[in-house]
Amino acid sequence: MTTTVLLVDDHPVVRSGLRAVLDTSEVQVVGEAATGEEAIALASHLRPDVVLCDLRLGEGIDGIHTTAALRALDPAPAVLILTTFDRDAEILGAIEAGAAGYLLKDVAPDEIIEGIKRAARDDVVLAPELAARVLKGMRSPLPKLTEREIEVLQLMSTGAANKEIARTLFVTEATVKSHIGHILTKLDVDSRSRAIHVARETGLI
Amino acid sequence: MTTTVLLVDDHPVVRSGLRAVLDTSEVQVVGEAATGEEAIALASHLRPDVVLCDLRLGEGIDGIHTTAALRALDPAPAVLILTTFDRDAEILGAIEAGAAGYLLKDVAPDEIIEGIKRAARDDVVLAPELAARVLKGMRSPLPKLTEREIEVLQLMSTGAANKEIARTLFVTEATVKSHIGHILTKLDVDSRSRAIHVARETGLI
DNA sequence: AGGCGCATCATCCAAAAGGATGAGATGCGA
DNA sequence: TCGCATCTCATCCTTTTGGATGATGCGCCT
Repeated sequence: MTTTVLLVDDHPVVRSGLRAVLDTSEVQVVGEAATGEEAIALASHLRPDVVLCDLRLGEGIDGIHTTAALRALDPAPAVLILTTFDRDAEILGAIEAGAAGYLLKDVAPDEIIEGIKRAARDDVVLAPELAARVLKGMRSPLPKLTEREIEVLQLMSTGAANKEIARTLFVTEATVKSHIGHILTKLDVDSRSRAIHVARETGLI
Repeated sequence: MTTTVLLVDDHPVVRSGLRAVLDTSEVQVVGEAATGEEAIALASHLRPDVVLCDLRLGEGIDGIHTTAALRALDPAPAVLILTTFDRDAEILGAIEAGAAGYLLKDVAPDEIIEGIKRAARDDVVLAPELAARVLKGMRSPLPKLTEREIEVLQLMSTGAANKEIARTLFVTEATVKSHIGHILTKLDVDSRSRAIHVARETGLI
């Protein structure tokens, strides 16, 4: 039996490409969406077996939230993430949100078709170069920062000094330093620039 | 008369998409390349009117260098950059390298076709949301950093402390501080994290 | 009620970063 | 040859950051 799939990507060109690739296979494209919102609406009445979803979706909600919403549908489609980027936190996030797998956009067309079929069978699909990283990520989970700490970290990453952060958040500099101290400890670094670097690297911000 | 075009993108899916889109128009796709090297080789004997080129090309040389090499061919194809990103320095770089224009991947298929035709006529093609930025970039040109300064800036951006940078570059910390002083002055900032931030923002690194 | 995480603020100290200034060496182009 | 940019290094001084430690108040869960 054929597998039905809904394409979700904010780039028309990529959607066309996927459609062209999939048209040569038994996989049947039943719809296209450019945003997460659209994807959820379409999936709920098209009921595809698989949703092939980009992580970055322009203005609206991102791929992870879209995934979570799609998995909450009944019946829930398998969600296969297809994206250009391979940031650790996003892979983890997508899988936690219920994605069946994660493919990089530079894979061969055959692998995409194969991935969709496997996702339809509820298999887990992971690009080999990602699998190792995911497992590693599991072994040393990212330390959890509190909301406030993330907020501070984000301001730090724009180059803000402690004084500026304090003014922005309406707290004293002492508080900011306290937060930053915790951030540095949790990230196991000893300078704000390195904190910014690992945060960027791990997709924390 | 029909316009011939060579597609350059490291993602098979995107190439398929472009091909699908362009097949509906008078534009004729005469070839596809996945890397810059391949693009240059193919262009030199296929002699397309236009090369439609992604900026990020995976492992090999990037879109800007590819553009420069393509423009050095005789006859030189018009080069149209098509990419996801809109970092200032890259736009400027591409145009300096001789690109006829710059389109974002989320534009409608029609605009891509239109862009190719205009590029073939040696028109300049710029996504409207970029044009303003390019002009602005022209008005306040990025301060020029020396090679050494860029090197230091890159190390800074990984979170390296002055001592580490000094060790890496085999110079004293005094020298590093001197370079950083110049970097901060040129970028008109007063902290390394802000320097890193503006450098990232402007595509300097 | 008691414990716990979190956010808030404080003080003290040490290390790192930043600013000002100057100076020697090299290499390149006018 | 002279000037200019670049890279190198140094000293002195101020500001910023980071580390340690502790305290208060709040909401939440048991």
